[in-house]
Amino acid sequence: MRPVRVRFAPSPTGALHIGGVRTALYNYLLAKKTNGTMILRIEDTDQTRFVPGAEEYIIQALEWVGIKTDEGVLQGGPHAPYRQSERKSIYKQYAQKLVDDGNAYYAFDSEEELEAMRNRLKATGSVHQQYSATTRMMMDNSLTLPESEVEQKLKSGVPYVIRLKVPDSEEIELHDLIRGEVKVHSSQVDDKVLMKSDGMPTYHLANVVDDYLMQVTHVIRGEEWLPSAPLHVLLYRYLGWEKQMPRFAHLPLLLKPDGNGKLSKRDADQAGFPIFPLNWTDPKTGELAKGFRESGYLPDALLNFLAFLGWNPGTEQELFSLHELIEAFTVERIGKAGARFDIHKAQWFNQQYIKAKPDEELAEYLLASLPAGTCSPERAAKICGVLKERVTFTHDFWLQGKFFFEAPASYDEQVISKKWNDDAIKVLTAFSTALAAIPDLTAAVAKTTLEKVTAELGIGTGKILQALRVSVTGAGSGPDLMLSMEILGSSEVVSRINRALSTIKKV
RNA sequence: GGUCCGUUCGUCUAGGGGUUAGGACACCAGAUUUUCAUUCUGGUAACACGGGUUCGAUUCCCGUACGGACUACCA
Repeated sequence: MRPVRVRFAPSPTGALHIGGVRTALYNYLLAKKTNGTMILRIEDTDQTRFVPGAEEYIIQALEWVGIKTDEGVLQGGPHAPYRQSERKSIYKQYAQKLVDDGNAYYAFDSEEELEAMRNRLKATGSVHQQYSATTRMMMDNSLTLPESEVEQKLKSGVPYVIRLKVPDSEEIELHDLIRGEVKVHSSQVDDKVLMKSDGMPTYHLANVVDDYLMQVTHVIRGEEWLPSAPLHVLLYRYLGWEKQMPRFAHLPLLLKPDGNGKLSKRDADQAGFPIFPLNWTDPKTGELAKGFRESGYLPDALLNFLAFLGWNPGTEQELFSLHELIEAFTVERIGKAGARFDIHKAQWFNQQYIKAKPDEELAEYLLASLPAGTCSPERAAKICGVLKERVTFTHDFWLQGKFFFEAPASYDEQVISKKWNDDAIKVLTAFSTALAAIPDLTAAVAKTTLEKVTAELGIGTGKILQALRVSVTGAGSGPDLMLSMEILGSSEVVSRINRALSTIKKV
């Protein structure tokens, strides 16, 4: 058995889509599980679609979620370069070999001629309008033109492409790790362009050549590649690499949350959830797309969620650390059907992960929302501790814990209209006075003090608790009030109560 | 249109010739929390349809429907 080598090979045409992250994750899991190698290769053969910053984005995104590559564009390796645009000459020689062996040919047809051919075929009611075994003899190529003319065109710099000569009647079979045997008749495969007129290879050629040269053992990629997989098989065969052909695993697609179709940025925007791991500003439009990170998701929660979209361990465990994921992962347990993207589940995972994280780590998220130096890490950790059971996103620590830093600017009107009465005012006044004598306030002391006050006044504690909360936090609900007061400190609580007492009108 | 791939609760899925078809999310209800959230308990809810094969099919086979991907000198 060859050592496992997998690759994640995105195109730098924009931000890395969440589906791409999942593909990278499955590759990574297999690599780690087998002590294999994960390669990051950049497929930038389409110069017209190149987007500046996209490669950097992909690298940062992978880093954020915690998918580490072993070899590739970042750290180099024995098969460098890992950017396909820098491997141009390599592809050229293999394309040449295919031509020399009679498995590929030069084609000189212009765009207009191709268009005309398609229209012609459409008009005659032909099912396929492809450049294929049935049409190639009607076109301008090295199969139809006399050798001298071909040579002359080549020499004089007439633009050309190299096309694969697909056999006209042959059953092409391939074994997919997820789907089993897949058979496609060669008549359904067209004479795909291998080398473009700009001298760059197309995906098909570059992909096969690189996977072979980089000794890739498993090609784990999206299902959208399944239809062209037979073409790739042909390429391996013609290049004489059939024995080294990697195993294929075509992943089910990530689908829109409602309705059908591939998950797209539009759907995410519409439903109001992120689709990119990190914030992404489109350099063309300047439009900002919010990332999972910036939306308050934890990377390990996102990965756990993603892992379960199309894969499951067969047990009832759902919470998996990355390490556990590696242990449990097998390609065999990847499902066949597309998975709808349900952001609710992602939120649930996030909540679980936040709850499980130590307060000190959580504190960093809170601190990030605060001006530097406003709050000690210890205090932030304490605040996160009282908040973490009730938080879904990392920014909720700030949203829900704001009152720890700012005295209420307004008071919940509903609570006031219902609970701000004479009894409440009596208790709060007495409680404030009592607290003033207790500089080191703890939750327990706050509780006994309050109980003492209410007992003396003969008023039920429960009746005024809401009023107390509103005077201290401004809100009608929130984390444990006694603990909150402990964190706030005695003098702050006293001043807030007094301020409420003087500001809020009696009902 | 053609080719290929797919189809178990609303969603992610387990299961697999004989099961009360299991779990999770979401949803609903109750309990806890003198708040809300959390938590706990319970509940609603699924084998797309039609033919075979079989003593028996949700499970195997075929077809239909539906969905998806692909059908570029994009990946």
